[in-house]
Amino acid sequence: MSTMSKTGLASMLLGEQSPTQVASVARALQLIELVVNGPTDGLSLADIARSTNRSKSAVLATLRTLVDFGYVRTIDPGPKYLPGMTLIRFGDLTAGKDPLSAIARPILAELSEKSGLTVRVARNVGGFPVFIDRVDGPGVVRFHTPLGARELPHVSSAGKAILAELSDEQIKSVARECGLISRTKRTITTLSGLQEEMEKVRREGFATDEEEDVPGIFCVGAAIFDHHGQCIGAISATGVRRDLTPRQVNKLGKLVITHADQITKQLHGRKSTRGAK
Amino acid sequence: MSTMSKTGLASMLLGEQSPTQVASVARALQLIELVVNGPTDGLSLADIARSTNRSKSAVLATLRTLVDFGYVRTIDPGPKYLPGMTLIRFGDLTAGKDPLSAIARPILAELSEKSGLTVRVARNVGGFPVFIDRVDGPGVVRFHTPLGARELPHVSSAGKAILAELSDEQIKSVARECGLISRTKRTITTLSGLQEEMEKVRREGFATDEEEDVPGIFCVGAAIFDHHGQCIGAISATGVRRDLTPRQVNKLGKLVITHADQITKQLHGRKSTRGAK
DNA sequence: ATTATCCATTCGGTATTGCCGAACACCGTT
DNA sequence: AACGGTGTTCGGCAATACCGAATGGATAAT
Repeated sequence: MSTMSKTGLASMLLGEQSPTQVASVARALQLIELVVNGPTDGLSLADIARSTNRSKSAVLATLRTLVDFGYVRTIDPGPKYLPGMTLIRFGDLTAGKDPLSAIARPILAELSEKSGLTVRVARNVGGFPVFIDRVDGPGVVRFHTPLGARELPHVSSAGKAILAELSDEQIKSVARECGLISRTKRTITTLSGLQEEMEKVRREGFATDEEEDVPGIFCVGAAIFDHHGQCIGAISATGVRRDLTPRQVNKLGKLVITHADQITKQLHGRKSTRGAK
Repeated sequence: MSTMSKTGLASMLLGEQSPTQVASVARALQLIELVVNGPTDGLSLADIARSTNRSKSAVLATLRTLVDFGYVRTIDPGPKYLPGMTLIRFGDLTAGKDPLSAIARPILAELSEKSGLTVRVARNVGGFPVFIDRVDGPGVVRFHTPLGARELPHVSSAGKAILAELSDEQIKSVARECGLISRTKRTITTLSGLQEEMEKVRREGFATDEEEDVPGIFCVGAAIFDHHGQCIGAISATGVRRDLTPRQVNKLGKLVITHADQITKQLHGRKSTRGAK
């Protein structure tokens, strides 16, 4: 242990990694993450070398590679390192290539216009919702609605819409995995509460989030299906909480369902009776 | 030469790379590009190994790393490799973190609503426009408007709006770099023609693209400035070509200028008298 | 059925290369 | 003028990223 090699130690500090990764690539990707999450005015080479416990020369070589490919860009003087245009390009390309968001986009725009709300589409990733596209509503209020991140399933309407299509077994499994973390006073934090809610979602055909994730914010969501009847995602409409009557909620729910069904139809999908694997 | 090592050969085939890059990282990034530009239903390991002239084992190790970080995702059976959610996440984060697009976003939405057109904002990258955000118009017609890519400066209204703020020397340099490639019959392909057009842009305060990039499509753009009076980008509105009277074009131009100026103002910028470095 | 052909995956062994550390040059401050 | 802070270049060693062969599984063709 006393004669442990430097890089051996470095790879240990990197945390456990699955079999046969490429260490230098992993380091490079962590470096991208660092820059993306860095301050708006960028990070210096020394900053990065320090916070990654690597030599400046090694970090510089990696950074140069990333800059050449556009994942990172530099601003002078400094130079300071900022996220590059390739990230925007590939992000846009990835969303555009995904059949789900490609088809959903104009339908989201339509729903946003009709409802005046911010509308998003999520993909079902192992029972968790991952939003892949968004159309902001015209309102003055702006939401912090990141794309591409795995969101909590039990506090978002899109998440609930997806969950409601899973088997009881799968719901339990997802609930265990996310821990039913509490976000507000209205968050559902028990498995029995969640299963009750799922019953309601199945009855109504749409899911709601009434200030269960963020105080003052509500959402309404509905599921999307593929040609096997599998739930592959959901859309949701988000707005600031107003005193909606049950009647109004119902109306909005029906509107969201209509648009979700349009997407399902264009995907040549069909709504399944749930429970089927 | 007869005893040239394998990896030595591989790195030669990779094309010349700038001083002290990290070869394995470069290979990984090329791999991302391959997957992003790949078919909608994904690439197999064998596909990738073949088209990169690498061993399957090496490619597999790299892919595993990329999958772990979410840059690539797999679908079974196959497994086939597709672009991952991290690309969407970091693309969205990068655009959201950039002060230009963060400030521009609501103003773009407003302009889109008022004009009924698709509206975009570009950053000035060495005289070339790189679009970093977009708000689609409500129209049925959808444009192919990729983000994050360096676009041609002489065929887009945003590009012209940026060019018009450069010195004659810089304009000549950019023109040489892009070669004034012809895209349609109306494309400006001569330096003198471009400089004449720049005069017009400066007189009017906005730039136009009347079917110079894509037949049937027109754009109107205006520049954005930082606190040094430097042009850091531009916005543009794009629509299908209608028979606009000069009067209507002028009205749309004024509208675009107004919104560009709003962005400049919120950036604490000031419009420069051009020519200043 | 049985072969044949594709695929993904595992595993050593080797030399490539990615890494470090030291030395340099370059600002700003002190 | 001497410092602490940059970014940068350059050897040299050892870790490691790579290849190729071998395995097992799946599907298609005989």
